[in-house]
Amino acid sequence: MQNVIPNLLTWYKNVHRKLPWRETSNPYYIWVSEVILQQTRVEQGREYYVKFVDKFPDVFSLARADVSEILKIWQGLGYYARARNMHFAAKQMVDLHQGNFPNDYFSIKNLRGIGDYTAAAIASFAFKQHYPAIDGNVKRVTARFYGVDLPISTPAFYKLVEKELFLAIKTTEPDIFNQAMIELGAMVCTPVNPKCEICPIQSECFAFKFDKTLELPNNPPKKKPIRKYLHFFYIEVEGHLVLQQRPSEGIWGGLNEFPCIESLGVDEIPENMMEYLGLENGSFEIVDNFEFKHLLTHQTIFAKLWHLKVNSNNNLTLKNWNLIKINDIRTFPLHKLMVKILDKLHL
DNA sequence: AACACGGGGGC
DNA sequence: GCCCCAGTGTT
Repeated sequence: MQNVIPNLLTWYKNVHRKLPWRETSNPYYIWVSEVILQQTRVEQGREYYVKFVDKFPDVFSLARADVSEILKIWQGLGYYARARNMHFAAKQMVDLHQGNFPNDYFSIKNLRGIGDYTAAAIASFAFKQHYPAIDGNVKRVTARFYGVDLPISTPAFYKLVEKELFLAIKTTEPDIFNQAMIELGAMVCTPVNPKCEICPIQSECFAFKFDKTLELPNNPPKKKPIRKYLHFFYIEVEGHLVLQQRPSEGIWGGLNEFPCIESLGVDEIPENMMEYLGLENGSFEIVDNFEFKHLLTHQTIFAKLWHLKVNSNNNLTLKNWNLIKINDIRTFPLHKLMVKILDKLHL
């Protein structure tokens, strides 16, 4: 790699995208951007970054916020544990570092929600430390460049790539090198149809030389999404509705939704509905219902919405629920499936 | 080592 | 449809 590193860095300096978080060396802003960009495309995360640093401009403002405020900013971005973990990490920084951002790789990696990649990114971008930031882009570039055929998700692959990149980054500007590798993977060495003709490190690339860009990286096929059947209950009571907050663990952790029951099929009204909601015979009427499909990476959700009108909420037996004004519902952090329901209901 | 965890965009 | 994205934490 050593021979082509100058080409790589020159290429990056000439053609890289201008992005908001590239204008700063403030570790807090870099951290926010890196967490937002975990498993998230730049164009999807861009506006979220602007909103986030506007609302929470420093460690202290984030540490003293409520999780719900952070989730509201995070709404729609997915992987909501990231928001909760950032809140925890901000409090760690207040408690352990007087609110300062730790300035070495291992202290950074000890913060909640920061793993190998993010620690290396912050340590190199903000503090010029020589740690390779190994994300999906860099794994792909490296697998092709060195001809690493090990399955991309294995520890053996990671260790080999890490070893090579440590040798490479040692002798150069670590921040520019990491940015350049990531940018190369995002813009040139793409998963399909890589633009080898404009690649600055083509001359020493194994995959280009042996025409193996289609075979590398070695990425075993993924599992099919599981199917799930969810029933949501829009419970209307005298101009108000029932909103329930999900537990902090699991999917959509900490977000709000209509009370929900999972069933084995979507066609019938769930047998345990009245028991779950705490409704009695004759105390409610079903005024509407509709079905729709919602796609996630790991789940295909067949959802059904039941619109109920009840005369009183005296007997509701749910956990973590609130009776709220209909007009207030969009002020709560909501997941996308819930937003989809509200849109269909014109709420 | 395998899984859980969202949502979206490119082809 | 399928791929996979500036990954991390848990089991």
